[in-house]
Amino acid sequence: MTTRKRKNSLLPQSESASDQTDAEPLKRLNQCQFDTNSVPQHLSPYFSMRESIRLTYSFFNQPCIDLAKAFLGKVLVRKLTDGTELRGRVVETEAYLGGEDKASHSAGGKRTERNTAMFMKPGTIYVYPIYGIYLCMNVSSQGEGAAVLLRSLEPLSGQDVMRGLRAAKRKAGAKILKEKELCNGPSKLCQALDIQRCFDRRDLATDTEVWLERDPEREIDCAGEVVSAPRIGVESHGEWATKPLRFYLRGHPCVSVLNRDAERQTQSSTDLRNTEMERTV
DNA sequence: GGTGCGATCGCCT
DNA sequence: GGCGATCGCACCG
Repeated sequence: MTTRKRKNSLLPQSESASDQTDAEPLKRLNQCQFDTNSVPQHLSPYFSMRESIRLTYSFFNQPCIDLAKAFLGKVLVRKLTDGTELRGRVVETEAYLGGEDKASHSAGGKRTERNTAMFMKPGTIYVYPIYGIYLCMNVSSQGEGAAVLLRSLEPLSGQDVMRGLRAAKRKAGAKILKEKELCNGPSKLCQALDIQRCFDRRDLATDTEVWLERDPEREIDCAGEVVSAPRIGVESHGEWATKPLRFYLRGHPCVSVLNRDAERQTQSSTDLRNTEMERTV
């Protein structure tokens, strides 16, 4: 495996993140979390900041592919009944377009009891069980039956609680999970954030137990750092299996499955800058 | 590290 | 009755 040094990137180096240094890139990213001390003293840090960074209907009301990319870098927050807030940055998503998208549960406009949430207003949560034992979480977008699957998060806070929730579903004596292993898969993130089946059809824009925030410290245009690759686990759906509808942050250690071919084909903004510099020098 | 396989049950045909 | 937008573990090199 080749290890490519990255320049000018706010993202960690996944390739070089060996086990013993695994927590380091995450720590560096965590230092970018917003600082309530920056809020003017006469305002309540909690309410003023929280209101301004929570994403509302207008964010979710965009075409599916746009929303899938827009999710990257945003922070999913889960508030437990005891008040504990679990937070994770979205680093990997997939777009399911509905209609002609044969890999979508809503392919052909098919509407069932299970997938009703996909047809509800943008921002509606669609939670469904898979393989009898797992759950996956989607969020509906613009477009009939279209939704975005949340595949991976970078844990930002509440990691110990997440580890406990994940361990509860594993064999006793299983190895302690590393931080990057807590939410690196669609069902893993549901376990780690205690996303339950009853969250189906709830509104991510207004719910009191789960919501999405932008990260004011990381309002960067990461379009050039997004890798587009075929979706996972849809191989049986012909041409739709090969369409690049999975999106992830290049080089991030919490991505569930890397696709080196797609990474080569999706040139990063760093590469583009370097190419541009080489051309002008 | 990469790969292969079994678990397990709700949903849909 | 068959299958699946997954995961964990054993095994191999």
